[in-house]
Amino acid sequence: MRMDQSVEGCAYLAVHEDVVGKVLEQMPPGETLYELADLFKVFGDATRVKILYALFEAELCVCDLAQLLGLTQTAVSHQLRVLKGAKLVKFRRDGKMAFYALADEHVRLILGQGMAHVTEDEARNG
Amino acid sequence: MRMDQSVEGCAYLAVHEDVVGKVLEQMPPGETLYELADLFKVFGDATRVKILYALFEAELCVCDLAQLLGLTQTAVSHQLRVLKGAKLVKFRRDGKMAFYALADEHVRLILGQGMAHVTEDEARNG
DNA sequence: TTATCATATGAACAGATGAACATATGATTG
DNA sequence: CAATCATATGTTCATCTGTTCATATGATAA
Repeated sequence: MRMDQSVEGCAYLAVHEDVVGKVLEQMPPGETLYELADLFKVFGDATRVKILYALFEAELCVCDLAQLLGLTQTAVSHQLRVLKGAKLVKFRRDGKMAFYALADEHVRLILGQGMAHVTEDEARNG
Repeated sequence: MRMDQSVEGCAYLAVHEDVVGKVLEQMPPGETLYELADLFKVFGDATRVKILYALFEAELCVCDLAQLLGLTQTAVSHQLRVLKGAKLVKFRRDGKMAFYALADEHVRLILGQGMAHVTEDEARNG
């Protein structure tokens, strides 16, 4: 059976009102979804991912990171600021230098899950 | 006086050559890191996060998604293409309609970890 | 103090990106 | 067949983003 075809969308929706309602109930609030997207946005840059993976093993200063990754000090500093803003890294100051490290286990877990997804795709498709 | 912004770097590196070496050994290849960043980039958009969370509960057609999230059909379709390209959603066609669902458990796990990070921050900071 | 080092910041430019509009494709119905 | 529906795609455009250059800040050493 078919419902009215309003200008607002397809006729199918009405048939699945229950499913749609259930989905709406389970959806996190819009603001939370924005924050979640902002978090992943921080992971979504090769330079920042490199920095995070470099910090997987040990804390490093800005200059070490720059040399290690073949980046300028400025670029690293800018990205560290972003990472710090997202609470993905913590830092301590020691004299002239600033040492950065991963903030917590979430960062490792998120990177690990992402890596699993990427490498599984590679294993499947060549 | 202009600072040296090349990768030549600070004097500190030599002191920690062992650490740097260890980090370099553990680093995934550059291409993998780019793929990882590209994966997270897909998660890093509010519209796509909304779509993924809507698909947490049930598979939905494009039109349902559009109405559910208050988006145009075009916008949803474009983003679904991106999600499909990253293998985050799978789809099946049924007549005129295309039903989309989350591709695998990785997607749920990544979203879950991200959500945990976001909500923990909120719990800590108000 | 001055000089130098490590890092951070501000401005500007190039490239990426998401949304809207119009249109195309592919399936179903009459 | 033509008409309609659900979805997909191409183009344009405004905005966002990352890098570089120039400079500032803050700490240390001479």
